[in-house]
Amino acid sequence: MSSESLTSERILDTAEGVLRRHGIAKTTVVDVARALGVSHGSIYRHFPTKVSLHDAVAARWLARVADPLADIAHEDGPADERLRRWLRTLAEAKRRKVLDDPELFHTYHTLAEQARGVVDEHVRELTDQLTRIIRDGAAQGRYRVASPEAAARGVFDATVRFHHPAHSREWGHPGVDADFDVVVTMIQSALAASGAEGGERESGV
Amino acid sequence: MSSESLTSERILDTAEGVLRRHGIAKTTVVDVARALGVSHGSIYRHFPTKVSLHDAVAARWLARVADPLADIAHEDGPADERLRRWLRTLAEAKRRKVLDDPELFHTYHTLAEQARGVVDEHVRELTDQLTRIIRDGAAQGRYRVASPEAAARGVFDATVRFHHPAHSREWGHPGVDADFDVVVTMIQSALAASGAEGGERESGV
DNA sequence: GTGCTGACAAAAATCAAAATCTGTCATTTG
DNA sequence: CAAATGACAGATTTTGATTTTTGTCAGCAC
Repeated sequence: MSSESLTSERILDTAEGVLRRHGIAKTTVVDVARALGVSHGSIYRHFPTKVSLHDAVAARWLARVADPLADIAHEDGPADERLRRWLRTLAEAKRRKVLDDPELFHTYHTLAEQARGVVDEHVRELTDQLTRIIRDGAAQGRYRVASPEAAARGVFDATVRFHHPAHSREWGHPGVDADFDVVVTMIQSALAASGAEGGERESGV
Repeated sequence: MSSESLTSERILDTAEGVLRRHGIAKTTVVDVARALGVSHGSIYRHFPTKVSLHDAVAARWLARVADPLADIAHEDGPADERLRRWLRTLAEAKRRKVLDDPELFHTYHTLAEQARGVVDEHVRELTDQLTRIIRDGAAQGRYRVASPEAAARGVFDATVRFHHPAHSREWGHPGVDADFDVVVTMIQSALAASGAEGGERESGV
């Protein structure tokens, strides 16, 4: 128990386990300390408040979502295939999480809800990845966009129903896969065609 | 007070007012009855449960959103202009509601949250309107889509961040207008170009 | 001295008793 | 007799007293 020294990492590992078992509402700092075999005062040496501990747990959870996506963003295959795969991987990861363990997903969702700053950073990271893919697509001559950053944000926004936890209730419904495909195909179509960002050249007449 | 006879309409009008003033949590059937100057038993003559009363209020609220949109859907101008205006009207209506009276908006959101069936019907109505516009666009030769229904659903989904209450917190942020324009432009672009629905003809490659 | 403890005050959560509300229905009213 | 009432049982919410938790910090231990 007291063999290893008490690090932030170790606290986070344990906190995650306790959170997983008890849910967010019933987890206290004292619980986490007890699970570690230390006094709760020690935890405040590593995290100034309980909320900051929650934020850190949320950040790790979000990182586990973002990491596999980063790989896709940094490959150098055809951008359109990577974009589709990136979006599907994101949606699929989220979907699996809810369907596998709704309880735990709800815990993390609540956690993330409160950790506004952490989520903002996460979204920035994801849109940066999208920007990279779209920029690659432009370099490859597959996409034609005025602003890759704006287009990336647009892609992220347009797919919000398939990755934002607020819509998780619908992810189990029968039609979602088809809905997802429609939206992704629209996105591909838009990026491949004229400017995906408010340039002067309006599509259609 | 007791001059008019007690109709469902009159109950709904009053319920809406009480809800507006007290919020959903603090509004009881007794409150509504008191505001009407009748006994609460009378209300159960028109609505079987408190929930059904809530549903009816939610339905009226949603109808007030859908009605102006129906006008746009039934015009016969150029579809792309109507689509853009339809989407902006929807987003703008929602946005005004939150910014004007967040308290009241929250009340209605909670109401709608619970009135699942009512919301489903509302969404069906809206996507039907979109289908009509897109079908018109196809007839006008402006849009090329394999399935107007699927495309309509795609358009609705892709703009979810701008009209779904779960995202209302962001509607006050500075960048949203630009974000909205990007997404709408992408949509126009996709509809104007190749099939907006999973046909065999993939965009790109 | 660095890292941890545990007692403490203030804040928040819990619990059970009391009050209120929902939904029913036999009775009253017009 | 159609429409409304109000007393009632069971469910839910409120209230306020009690317990638990958070976050601090003086001091202990290594």
